[in-house]
Amino acid sequence: MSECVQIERFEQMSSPTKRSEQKAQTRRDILDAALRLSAGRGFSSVSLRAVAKEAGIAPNAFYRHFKDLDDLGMALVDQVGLSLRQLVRKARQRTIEAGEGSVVRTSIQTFMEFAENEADLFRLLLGEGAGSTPAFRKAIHKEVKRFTADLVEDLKRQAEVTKRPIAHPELAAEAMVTVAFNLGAGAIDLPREEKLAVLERVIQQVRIIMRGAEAMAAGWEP
Amino acid sequence: MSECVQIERFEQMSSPTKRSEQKAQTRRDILDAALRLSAGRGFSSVSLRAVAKEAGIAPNAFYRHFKDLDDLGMALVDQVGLSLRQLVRKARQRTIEAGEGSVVRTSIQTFMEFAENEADLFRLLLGEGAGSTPAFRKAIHKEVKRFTADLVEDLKRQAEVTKRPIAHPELAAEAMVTVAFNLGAGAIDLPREEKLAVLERVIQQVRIIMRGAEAMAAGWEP
DNA sequence: TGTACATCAGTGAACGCGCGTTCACTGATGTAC
DNA sequence: TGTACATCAGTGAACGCGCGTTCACTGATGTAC
Repeated sequence: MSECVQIERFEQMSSPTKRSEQKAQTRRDILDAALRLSAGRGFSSVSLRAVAKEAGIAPNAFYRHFKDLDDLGMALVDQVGLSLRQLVRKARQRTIEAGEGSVVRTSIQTFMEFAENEADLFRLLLGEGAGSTPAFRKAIHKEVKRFTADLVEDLKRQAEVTKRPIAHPELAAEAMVTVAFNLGAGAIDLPREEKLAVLERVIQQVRIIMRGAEAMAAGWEP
Repeated sequence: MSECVQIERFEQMSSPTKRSEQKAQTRRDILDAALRLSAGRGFSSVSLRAVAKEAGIAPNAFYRHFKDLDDLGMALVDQVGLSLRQLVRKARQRTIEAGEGSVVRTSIQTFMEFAENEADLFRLLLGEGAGSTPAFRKAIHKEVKRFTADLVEDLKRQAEVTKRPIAHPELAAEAMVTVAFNLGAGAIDLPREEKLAVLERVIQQVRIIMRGAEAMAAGWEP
């Protein structure tokens, strides 16, 4: 991702020099600074000058480490994604090997813990609300909630009509809306055929959720 | 949402004047302009001056209609959310009344159609990738996909171990990750107890998905 | 209806500010002999 | 080991630019008499 490859190559050949160590440290300083600043209003609203100031270097020294802000963003996402995946993977493995406890619960718990403890990292990985005001984000959230409330009513009505009761209609609805919104979002920029493929996938996923809620209401277990 | 309430009050009392009509038109011009500009790099990267230019007014005339950019954002989300909900609500009602076809399919289909035809509106409502570069968004997407791939492997392994086969492990995994990421994101800024409540909800939702995939594999139907 | 005054949506110029990026530079570190 | 030269991470000053916001204003529209 970064442009500066020469040093790394050199490091492979001989032991790292004092200079290259110093450079690597500054690079880490920049990444940390960017992460800290992203916590506020998202990575996309972070400026090169602000990062440089936070990292304790002159603005133009930034270019010794990254091509531009986008390049820095890539490196940051790489780093964060790796940490999260390693963390959850380990936790799942531990549960499986121990042979006790729910893998699902452990995974989500670890995931949520990561989200809690490393909120900056997590928010960055989501890219959610990047650059938007809290108030603006809240407004969006409210709309989605309204949308979900509508779906809940529909689910309940449908259950009565078809005599197929469903468990946790609110939770099921929320899951359906979340899946639809997010995968739908990713489909926006795809060509027509791929968009149809996404549509089919989302339908199938919502059916899975529906079936699960019905199975629970019926007391079915595998 | 808007600050300018006097005119609306006046309109209630007597017929709208030429002036208030003109003002309402300019307001609509501003909203349209903001929407058009949001299509590019998200609403949060839109500037007041750019909106004014696009709307064909002087920058400072903006203040006759909105307090600031946030105020404009609120009005925009209001408008967009309303359209989407009305659209899907109608489509669902039509299906229910007709008594034929899947409500789920119709809802999602309508939803996806909206996302396709009104991509600008939809993107704005999501707030997704607001202000971030396409490349940056793509990088984030890639990380999420990797994360999902890990989960798929775990699901398959678990199915073998427990002798509980699951249908569509890829789809189920994607749905689970989507739910976890998004509701987890919303939980970040909540106080501790509420965060725990969200954790329980997400666990329950993932269990619904799990049960649904298992029920499908077992050929169970309500 | 006609006139005199009030309202107020929109204007044009100006402000100070932080931005990304450039340039020639410095001086510690590293390399070759 | 000691010296002479090369490298290059980081500096400080400067640039032009678009930003949000302010101010005093204009002139069409609306209101009161």
